[in-house]
Amino acid sequence: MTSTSDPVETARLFQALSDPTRLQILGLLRGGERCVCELTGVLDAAQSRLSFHLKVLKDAGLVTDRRDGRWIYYTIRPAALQELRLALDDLAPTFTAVSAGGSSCCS
Amino acid sequence: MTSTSDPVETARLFQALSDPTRLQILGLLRGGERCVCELTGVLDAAQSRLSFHLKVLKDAGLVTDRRDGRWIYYTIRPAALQELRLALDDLAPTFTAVSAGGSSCCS
DNA sequence: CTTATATATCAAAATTTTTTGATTAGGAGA
DNA sequence: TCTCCTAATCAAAAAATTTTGATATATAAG
Repeated sequence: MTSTSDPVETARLFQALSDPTRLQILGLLRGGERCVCELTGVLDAAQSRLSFHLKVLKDAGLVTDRRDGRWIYYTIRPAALQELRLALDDLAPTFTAVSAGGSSCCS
Repeated sequence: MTSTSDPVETARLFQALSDPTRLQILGLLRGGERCVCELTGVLDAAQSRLSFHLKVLKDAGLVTDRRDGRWIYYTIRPAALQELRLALDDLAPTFTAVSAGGSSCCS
C-alpha cells in the first residue's frame, strides 16, 4: 500500500538518491547509526550542507533520526529501501521479447 | 564492472528516475517499444518537452532508440534496471541489528 | 546564569534542471 | 524539387535545487 505507483511520489523517492553527497551519507549509514559530527568528519562538507542533505533524506523517509543528549543519530530506514525496490520492479518490462508486432503508430 | 559504486555515477542514474514525466514514459515503455508520437498522445506534454526527457533517459542509459522511417522508437534497456538494482542493494545496511553498541562519537 | 558544543534553520547567492517556442534535420511522397 | 511529417536541437525564461554564511535552538557543564 505504500507503493502507490504514483509517479510524483516515486519521483520524490528517487530524487533523494540523486545526489552524490546523499549517497555517501547513506554509504556511511550502511554500517549503522551515525551522528552528524561523524559524517562531517568523514565527508568534507560544511555542517550546514550536511544538515540540508540529511533533511532531504529524512523528508523522503529514507532515514530516521534520534536524539541522544546533544547528538542526533541518523539511521537508514529499511522499509524505504523496500519501497524503492518495488518502484524499480514496477519499471521492468512486462515482456522481454523484442518487437512484438510493430503496430502502426501515428496518422 | 558497470556498477562502480561511484556516488557520482550512481547519482546520475537515480537522477534520471527523479521526474514524474520520465517515470510515466518508462511506464509506457514497459509494454514494449513506443514512438515519440504515441507518448505525446498519451502524456499531455509538448513534443519538445518529451524529447528533452527522452534524452535524459537515453543519456542515463535507461532507454535506447531506433529509427524506422520517420519514426523513432524507444525501448527500455533492461541492463540499466539491473544496474539500478545493484545500486540499491549497495545501500542496504550491512547488518540489520539495532544499536550495535553506541560508540562514543565526538570530542 | 554563563559558556561551550551539536545541530537545525534561514536568507541570499550560485548552480542545475525544466519548460517553452522557434528552428533545424531527416525522411516520405506528390 | 517542393511539401508534409516526425523528432531533435537551441536559446531564453522559469523553476527547483544546492551551497554558503549567519543565526537560532537545545543540551550539557561549570
